[in-house]
Formats: sequence, structure tokens, C-alpha cells
Amino acid sequence: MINLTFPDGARREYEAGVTGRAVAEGIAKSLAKRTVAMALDGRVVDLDDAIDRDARIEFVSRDDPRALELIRHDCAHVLAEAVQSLYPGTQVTIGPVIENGFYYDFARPDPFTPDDFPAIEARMREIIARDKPFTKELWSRDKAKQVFADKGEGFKVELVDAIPAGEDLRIYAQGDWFDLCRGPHMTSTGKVGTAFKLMKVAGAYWRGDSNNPMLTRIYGTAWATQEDLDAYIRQLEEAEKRDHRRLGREMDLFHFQEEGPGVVFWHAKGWTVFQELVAYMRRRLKGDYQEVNAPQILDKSLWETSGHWGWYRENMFAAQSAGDEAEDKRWFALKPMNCPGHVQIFKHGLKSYRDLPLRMAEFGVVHRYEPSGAMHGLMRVRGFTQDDAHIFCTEDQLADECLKINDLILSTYADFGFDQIVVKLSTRPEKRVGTDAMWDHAEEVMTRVLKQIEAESGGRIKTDINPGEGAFYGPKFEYVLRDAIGRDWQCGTTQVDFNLPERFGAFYIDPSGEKTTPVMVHRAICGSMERFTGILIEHFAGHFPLWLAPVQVVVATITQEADPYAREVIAALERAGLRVEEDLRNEKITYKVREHSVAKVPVILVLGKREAAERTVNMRRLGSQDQRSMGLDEALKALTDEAVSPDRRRVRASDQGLQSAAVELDGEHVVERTIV
RNA sequence: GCUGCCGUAGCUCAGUGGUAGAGCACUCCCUUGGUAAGGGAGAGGUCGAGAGUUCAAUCCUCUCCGGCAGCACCA
Repeated sequence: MINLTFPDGARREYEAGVTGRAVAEGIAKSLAKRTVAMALDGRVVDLDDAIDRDARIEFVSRDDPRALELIRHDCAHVLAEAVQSLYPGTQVTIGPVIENGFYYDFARPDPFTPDDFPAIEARMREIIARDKPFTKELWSRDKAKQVFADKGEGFKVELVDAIPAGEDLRIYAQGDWFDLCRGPHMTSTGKVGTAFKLMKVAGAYWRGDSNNPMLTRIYGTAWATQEDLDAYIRQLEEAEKRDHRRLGREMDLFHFQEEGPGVVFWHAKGWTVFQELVAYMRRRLKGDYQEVNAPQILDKSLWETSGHWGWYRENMFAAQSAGDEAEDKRWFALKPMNCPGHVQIFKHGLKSYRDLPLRMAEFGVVHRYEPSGAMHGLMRVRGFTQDDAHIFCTEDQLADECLKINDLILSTYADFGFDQIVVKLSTRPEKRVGTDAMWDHAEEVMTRVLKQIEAESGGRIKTDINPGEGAFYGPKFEYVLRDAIGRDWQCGTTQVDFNLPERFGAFYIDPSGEKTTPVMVHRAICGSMERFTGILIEHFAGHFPLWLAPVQVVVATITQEADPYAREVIAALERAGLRVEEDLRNEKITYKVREHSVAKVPVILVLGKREAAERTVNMRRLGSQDQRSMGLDEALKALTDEAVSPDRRRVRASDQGLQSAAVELDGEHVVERTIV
């Protein structure tokens, strides 16, 4: 006999080996009917599984959040059956659940196209309507291999081989169709419901390895209800509207063209945002960092010394004199990183332990030959600006420096309204330099720092470990932020480097007069300034907070009679340091308002005869139909106050002895105020 | 880089084996209008590049370039 504990705390005895379904039916037929799976001690399993020991039991209904994964997984199986029945000869491989849906990879000479979706979806609906039960069998390895081999399912045979010895091979059938699968599944295909949709097709390498053949993958999404599915589709449409490539065009921020694949043409407005961001970062570095600038192209020998030529040559740009008869035909490389340059600067002149920690920053433009398929708007480019820095310090200073960097990174993200941050520690990879003792030490320091970061954040910062993902020269922290629509971006990074200073023979004189190799820490906060600008565009949906907006105010007149006053207002705004554009065109005010609203200008000051006579302005904020009439001086004060960047506001607040709670002008608040 | 799709005016997109069209934007004219598109006229394209098939190619075929969606990659 076994004891089962129910969610309400009740305990009952059952024969060992009783199935969940029998338990449910014993309680109520209706319960059994609406239950799609059960959870034993919190682990979701098939309802028909035999229960052979004491457990906490919960019945999972279709509307249980835990059922969503089952719905998607079952839907993947239904997709696979539909595809095999419609396209005989197609091999099935794997079909896992992913965020917001699932996919299934098929092997087929002719890849699928979205044109195939209606037929597949129709067949899926038939399979779901048939409502065949999912049944599970345990097969021997030999039987599974034999059956799949006989069916011509070579990929499944490989999967069977990959399952560790001693593990059961589970086969799930839904009527005549069956698949090798870890499970669990719901009770029958009908439970999948109709709130599913095939989304796109794509190629994907077998087992994620680019040496393997390419399969054809069908992505789908599935939800418990049609409302959930509709909401998801709407969310995708919303994300598309925020796409920085689209907003970049609409707001006239930047463009790309064929002659420069992966390099940005920044227009005046985009460059204004970019430069505001750089200026912000410069202010944040002041006092702690010295800013330098190392050369753009350097003799390839330097990159051989650094190791980049050996490790990353395929991804580097090289240049030489274009003249056929040039006396000097040596090869130079465009810098892919700033660190070798910074080490040269460090080495210039003898350094003392008193100079450490020496923090060297650069907004360095680096070029990397990214694979063509990797490029994506501003997010992945071949030429970009790093907010890079290298800290030369002693071993003893390492932990403090990591924590100091952490403070800078987190406070920077907070200034833009990013408050969901994950810090991940990446540990030693297989291909690496340096002794195990060095790695032990560095990982020990960084693990300690990671714990401290988590503890000091009061639970706000999540941490994680990526085993084996470190750089070849040292372990690293990666800072992943979540934007306004829930997408994650890895931006900041802190990397410990035991390798480079030694390779270049950099040293300082320690207190006992000995030459000592410093530890070097690479760190970036935004990472790529181009990318971070792209993230901000999408995060704010183009509705930048006033301090970042490329055009902060447009002064638009209703009639020409207001032109002289408008010029006065513009001059006053410009004197106050605001970025202003005039719109004195011979157009109706509705037309002007529409145009500037579409361009996402945060503030429109409308001036007509009345304002000119009263020396007032009529202010309209982006995203609001409301208008506010106010005196010119009042408007100037309100706008200049709001246009103060968050870091300056913080300084101002502390100067006035105010609590940091007064720091409200982060991105979130501005967004709330300016977006409908 | 791999798989699939795409490339026509500044932008969004129609279209055809007989060398092209719309809307918006742009220029000019009328209009001076109170908060998301007033009216009229005009200008604007080597149909991504090259080769092939054809009497004839923007359209069909191939190669290349670029883009998009995934995959792989990201020092």
C-alpha cells in the first residue's frame, strides 16, 4: 500500500502501482475527464503512470500553467504525424518545446515552405479531432533500433544510440503513429485544442552542428486558449512595430546600403542619440578612468603576439597599401579589439604598483568580419564602437575592481530603465591558456564576487553559471538585461585576462622592486554602442526620454503672423540648450502635428496669433491629445528640467541633499508619461 | 558560412516575354487654416549586377552582390 497526499492535505491509501487515472476516477469522473496529466511531488508525469511509492499528487488540468508545455509538446507530435501522413518519406528527428511554442525538425529532400502550412494545419486539426489517446510503451534498445531502421528513420536510430545505456526507451503512440520521446504527454491528442498556428520554416543543422546535414524545421506556437494565441500574435506585431530597423528609417536615424554590408551610415538624428549616449558614458567614467585612443590599424605582427591572428584570423579585416608599386606592402589589421593597443599604452613608461589599479577606457571603433548571416541591423554589425576599458591591477585588487565595475554597469542600466538583470559567470573552456592554478584562483575570486553581487542586490539581480563558456584567456561575467517587451540582451561583460599582459611583456614594479605582470580586466557596459542604441530604440519604441531624443522640441506655427514670435521662442529654447526644430511651413497645424508625431518628437509647441499676443506657448506631448497653454518662461523651465540626464539629476539631487528616491527620470517613468 | 525566401521611384508596394504604375515623400502654385493627412500641377526608375535562352528579358535560366527568417558563429 502507498500513501498519496492531495493538494488539500488529505491523505489516502492506495494499492501500490495504481495509476493516476484510477485515482482520479475514484474521486470523480468529472475530475478524471478534465485532468490531462498529474504531478508527483511536483514532477509532471503521464496520468497513466503507475504510482509505486508515497507521493504528493496533483491533477493537472488543461488550464494549469504547467499544462502549457504539454500542449506544445503534444502539438509537436501532432505536427510530426500530420507531416508524415501528408509527405511520406519524410524522416522525423526531434521536436522540443521552446519559449512561446515548439518546433519539429524533419529530414526531407525538398524543404517545406509556408505554402504547405494550410494543408498541414488542416491535417493537424483532423488528428486532434480524432482524439486518440497517447499511450506509452517501454522498448528495448534493439527493438527500437530495428523498428526505426525498418521505417527508414535513420535519425531516430542515431537518437536511440545517443541515449545513455540503462535508460528506458519510451515510445509514445497516438493511434497508429508513434515516436521516441521522453514525455510526458497529455491523455489524448484532443487535449491539444485548436489554439495553435504554424509560424515559419527554417533550416537547422542536425544536432546543432554545422558539419551535419541541414534539416527543415517547422516552428509553431500553441496556447491553452484562442485568446492567448491572439494575444501572442498581437505581441509579435507590437514587437515588429518597435523593430529598430523600421524605426531607424521612419525616424531618419541611420541606414545601411549594399556597398557597406554591416556598417552603419548614421544620420544626424541617430548620431545625436549615439553621441548623447557616449557623452553619458564619459560622464560616468570621469574620475575613475583615463580615456585613451589607440590606432585603428596596426601591423599584423602585433595581432600575432596577442594571439588574435591565430585564433580569429577568419574574422579579421586586413589592409595594405593599395598602390601596386608601394614600397611598403606589409599587412595591417583593422583592430578587432582595443586591448593590444591599451597594453602598448600601459607599457609606455615604467609603471609602479602605485599606478594600479590603472583604468584605461576607450570608445574604440573595432571591425570584425562577421558571417554574412549573422548581421542584423544595428544589433550585429561589422564595424562598431565599444565602450571598452582595461583595468590593470594586482591580484589583490581584482575582486574590488570586479565589484566596482558591477556597480557601474548596474547603475547605468538602471538609468535607462532596465531593472531585470541576470549576471552569468562563464567558467574555463576546453580551449584555453594559463595554468589550472590560475583558473582555480580566478574562478574562486569571481564566484565570490558573484555571490556578493546577488546578496547586495537584495534579490533584484539574478545570477547564473555558464560552465565552459569563458574566453580562452580567462573567466568572465556576462550581464544580460531584459527590455520593455521581454527580450534579453547580453550587453555588459567583465573578463579577467592572465594572458595578454604576459604575451606583450607588460609589467609594473611591485613594492619590493620586482617586475610583476599585472592582471588585466576587460570590461564593457553597453558592449557595442551601436547595438545598445538599437536596444534603446526598441526599448522605448522610439519614444526616447527627453534627454536622449534627437529632436526634443518642434516649434510649429498656425499662421505666418506667428513667425516672428516663433523665432524668438526657438532662440530662447536653443539658448537653454534644447535641441529644437522650427516648422514655419505653409501647412495646416493638423498636418504639422501628424508629421512630428509620426517622427516621435516628444514636444510640439504650437504658436498662433493668441500665443504671440500673450507670449505663451501651447504644448502638446507625444502620445497625448491634450494641450497645455503656459507662459514661455514656465515652458522653458519645465523642459530644461526634464531634459536633464539621469546621472546629472542624481548629482543634482545629492547636491541638494535629497534621497536617491528623487531620481525619477529613468527610462521607465518617461515612457509611462509619453507613450499612450 | 548553411537552408529557404526576397530585391521594381527616397519609402511602402502593384505589374507584364514587346524597355513600367499607385500612394506617401519631394518641387512649384492656390490656400493662412487652432492640434494626427486642404486642393492642383510637376519632377522622379539602366526594374540589384553580370552572363545565357529568345526576334525581343524587369519577367525565364545560371552566377555574383545585398537583404529577410532561422541555424551555426559572436575574441
